[in-house]
Amino acid sequence: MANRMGYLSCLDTVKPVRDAIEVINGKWKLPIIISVMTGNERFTDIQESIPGITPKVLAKELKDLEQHQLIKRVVIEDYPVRILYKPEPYADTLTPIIEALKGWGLNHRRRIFSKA
Amino acid sequence: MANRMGYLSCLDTVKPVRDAIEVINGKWKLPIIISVMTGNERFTDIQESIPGITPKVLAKELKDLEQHQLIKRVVIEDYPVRILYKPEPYADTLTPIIEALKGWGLNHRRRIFSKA
DNA sequence: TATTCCACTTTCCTTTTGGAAAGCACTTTA
DNA sequence: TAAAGTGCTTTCCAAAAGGAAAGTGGAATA
Repeated sequence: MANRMGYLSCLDTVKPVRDAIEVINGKWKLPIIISVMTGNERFTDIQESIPGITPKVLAKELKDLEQHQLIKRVVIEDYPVRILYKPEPYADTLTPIIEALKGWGLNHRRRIFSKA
Repeated sequence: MANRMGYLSCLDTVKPVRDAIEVINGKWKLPIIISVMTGNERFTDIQESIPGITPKVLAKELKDLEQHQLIKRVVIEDYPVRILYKPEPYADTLTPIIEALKGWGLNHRRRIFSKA
């Protein structure tokens, strides 16, 4: 028997959107990328620029982002050793997503307050 | 003593982005919105249009999306009763986000395959 | 010498998310 | 009459995400 297949296929959009979500999932990845792209380079600075993030979460997310080649961890052999996080060029490709989310978030907040 | 405040503030961007993420968080919300906006109206059709989603998760996410006024649940008093999910106009405002994610996801997949 | 800074790690715990499977009340279809 | 469809809910459970707090080892600072 053939499939029912009564539904409309939306896989052309759903699949790539899911691929993107897999990379930038969670509460923290985009905030971290934004912070690093803004110019924060050191662990403590990144941490302090993002309210509420704990060092454990930050360390884990930084590793994830490095694996996806969105940031790189640079070790400066000095006394003492310094560690810097820099955005990779690939991180720039996320700018349209970040801008779209920022615009939507600003509008959403206005919408919520105008109701209340 | 004054704060260290050595970091660069990125809150102007981080805060609205976080507001947006809070609404569309998780693996499923955007796929469901895409499916409903494509024209899938019935529970089973939405479920079948999104590979891997279970009825439990779909039911819960539909409720969340209804609360955020992104979709509405319409009860048609027929014999038998039919239930339809329709996009609210507010869902349209997510289109730029969806398009940005779709474009990035397509490019990301090409990038991954060209390396391998 | 004591404190602070830096970049984390470790432990413990709670919450959230997700998945598999079954069930249910009803209706339609074969 | 039996099977299948509809729109879910329920139960059980595993994995992932997230948070609080403390610790660590070296180096710089007061």
